[in-house]
Amino acid sequence: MDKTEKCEKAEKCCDKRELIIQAALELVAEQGFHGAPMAMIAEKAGVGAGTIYRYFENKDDLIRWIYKNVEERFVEVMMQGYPENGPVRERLLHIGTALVRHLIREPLQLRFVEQFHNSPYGVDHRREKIFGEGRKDVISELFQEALQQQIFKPLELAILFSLFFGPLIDICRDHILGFIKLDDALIEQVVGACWDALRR
Amino acid sequence: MDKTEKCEKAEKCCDKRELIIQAALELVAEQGFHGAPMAMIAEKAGVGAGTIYRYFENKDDLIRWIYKNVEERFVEVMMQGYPENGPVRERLLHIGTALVRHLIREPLQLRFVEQFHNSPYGVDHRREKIFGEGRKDVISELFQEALQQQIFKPLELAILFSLFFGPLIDICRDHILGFIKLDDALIEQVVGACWDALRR
DNA sequence: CTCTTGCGAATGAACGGTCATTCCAAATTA
DNA sequence: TAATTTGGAATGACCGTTCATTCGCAAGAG
Repeated sequence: MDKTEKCEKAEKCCDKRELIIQAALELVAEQGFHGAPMAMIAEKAGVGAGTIYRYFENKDDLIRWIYKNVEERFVEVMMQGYPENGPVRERLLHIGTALVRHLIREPLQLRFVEQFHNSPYGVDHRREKIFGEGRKDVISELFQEALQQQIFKPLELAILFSLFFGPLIDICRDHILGFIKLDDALIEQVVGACWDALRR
Repeated sequence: MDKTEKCEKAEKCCDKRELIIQAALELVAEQGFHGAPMAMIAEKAGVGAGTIYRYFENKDDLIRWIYKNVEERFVEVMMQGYPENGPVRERLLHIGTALVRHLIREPLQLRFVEQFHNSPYGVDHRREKIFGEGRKDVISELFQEALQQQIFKPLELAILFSLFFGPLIDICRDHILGFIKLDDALIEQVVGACWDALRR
């Protein structure tokens, strides 16, 4: 009895936070920020409305925390099995297909970040991402390398990103909404098309 | 006096409507739907809050009406100087550059449709656009033609649209937000890159 | 072991503010 | 004057956040 109770308590403690996060993620993804009032998040998570404020300072804090985590997941996924020493093309195609596969496997995550990007948060976030102390992540470095090797058209990073990631995210949304039906072959075709847009 | 008054009345009548539309367009574009309450729209338009409801059934009606008009403007602009009998590539490049040039000239219109697309309205609208009785507009026909002539990669229309228009809209947003600086030469480069994505 | 006590976690009704929409008195027009 | 349009206060619904209260459990007392 003792141990069981302790376990339950420990779990409950962590669980509450997770339950809130999951509920908020789902509601925002499915209904947008308007359709995700704190009361509804609390109900869906099975906790009291006030309880959320024991774990998060306010709604913004909750939302930003979820976004940060989801974005980290994206990077993790793109880096899984990343052919570090392969040619640029292989590395980029890996990133593209890994991202698309992840996004259609986790539709809620995609819908959430889309909601986030198209909100007051979004602009600030993008601004910091573009101007914030010269990009040190693996993906930016890959693009820089391709530019130096004159593999890519000589365009700014922001434009190259739009050419590559823009359509990929669009087709994931269309897939999730049931407008198109992606399979592995089709994903490779589209990622290849995005590569063609970048290639000199 | 009679004529003047009549003119004034006629103008006033149309003017009020136009003022409301312009105010709503600006507020939604700049602040999103959250930042555009009816009271603020009324104030910006210089009319009473209730007056709006003499011209529009409700907020949805107002928003949809604006969207429809803005979208029509887009099509108009893309069709201006459209090289009806030119090769597919020339026609598509015309559409792309005309669209981009218009969007960065009318930032409010772009921001408005982006807000619209990322809202409950957006999904319904896109669904109807994709499934709604096989596309009869000039642009869809152009894409169909390119498919038949095996100029394009054999992909669904929705995907081809994403490959071409997705990045163009992205770069317009980045330009408007001051993240990049588009000029005519750069626009042509990017439109060309989007063409490369489509080309077999 | 039983009972009491103390305390942090959890709760949800209540608050202040904002929103879309309504409604009617006042203004304008005919 | 009669009819129509206008303005903006009033309305009611809803939201994020708060806070007085309750709850559950572990430690201490007997």
